[in-house]
Amino acid sequence: MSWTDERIDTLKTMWEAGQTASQIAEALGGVSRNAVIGKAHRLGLQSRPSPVTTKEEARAAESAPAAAPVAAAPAPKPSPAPVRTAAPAPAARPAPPPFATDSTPEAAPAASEVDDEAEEAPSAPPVKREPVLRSVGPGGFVRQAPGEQQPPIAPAPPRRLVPARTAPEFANKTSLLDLNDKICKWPLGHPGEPDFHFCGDKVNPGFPYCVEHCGHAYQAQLPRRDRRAPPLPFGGPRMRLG
DNA sequence: CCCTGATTCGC
DNA sequence: GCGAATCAGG
Repeated sequence: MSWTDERIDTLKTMWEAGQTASQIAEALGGVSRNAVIGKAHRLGLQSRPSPVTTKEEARAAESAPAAAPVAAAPAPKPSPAPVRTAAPAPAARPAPPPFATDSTPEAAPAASEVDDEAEEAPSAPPVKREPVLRSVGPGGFVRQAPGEQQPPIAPAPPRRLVPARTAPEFANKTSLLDLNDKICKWPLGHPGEPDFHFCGDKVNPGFPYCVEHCGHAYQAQLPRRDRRAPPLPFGGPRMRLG
C-alpha cells in the first residue's frame, strides 16, 4: 500500500482527532501501526498525548498541579508543556446526546424527531460489558472469530473521508471520527454529503457492524437460480470523476 | 502481558 | 520516504 493523498488525508484527520495509531492503521488497512506513526511524524503531525512521557514532562506534570501556578520558575530548559487540546477520549464515547434543542430548522427536511428517545436508566450501573459473545448473524452468516479473517469489504468502504465540516444538525451523529471498535461502522448516506454519518449502534461483537447491519453485510449465498440482481448498496464500484 | 507513541536505521 | 525493530511509559 502506498500513501495516496486520500490515505494521507485520512491519516491526518484521524490522527488529529485523537484516534490511536492502531485504529488508524486498521481503518486504512494494509499498513501497520508503526507505519502510521512513522508517516504521521514525517508529515509533521508530531506528538499528541503520548503515553510515554519524558522525564521533563513527568516532573512538570507532577509539580505543576501541586505547586502554586504563580510560581512559574522558568526552567532553564524549554519544556514544551504539551497542552492537551480539547478532550479526545476516543474510546469511550457511546452516544453523546447533547441535542441542540435550540433552533436550527433549515436543513433536514424529513428528519423525524428522535428526542423522545432520551436515555433513561437514571442510575443504572452500566456494568455489563460484552462477555465474549459468539453470536450467529441474522443473515445466517457463519460466525468467525475476529482474528480469523478480515471482514470483507462489505458496503461502500468508509474510506472516503468525511468532510471535516459536517452540517451542525448532524454534529451529534456518528462521524468518521467517532468510529471505534465498539460501534457500527455502517455508513448512512453518501460520503461528502452533509448528512453522511455512520450507524453508531453497538456492534455485533467481533464485527464492524451492529447486528442489523451485519445482516446486510454478510448474506448467506443463495442458489444461483434464486438470486436476483445484487442491490448495489452504493451504486456499485465507485466511479472515477474527473 | 497488553496497550500506547517515539525513535532508529536499513532499505 | 518507508516501516520493522526497538525503546519506553502506562
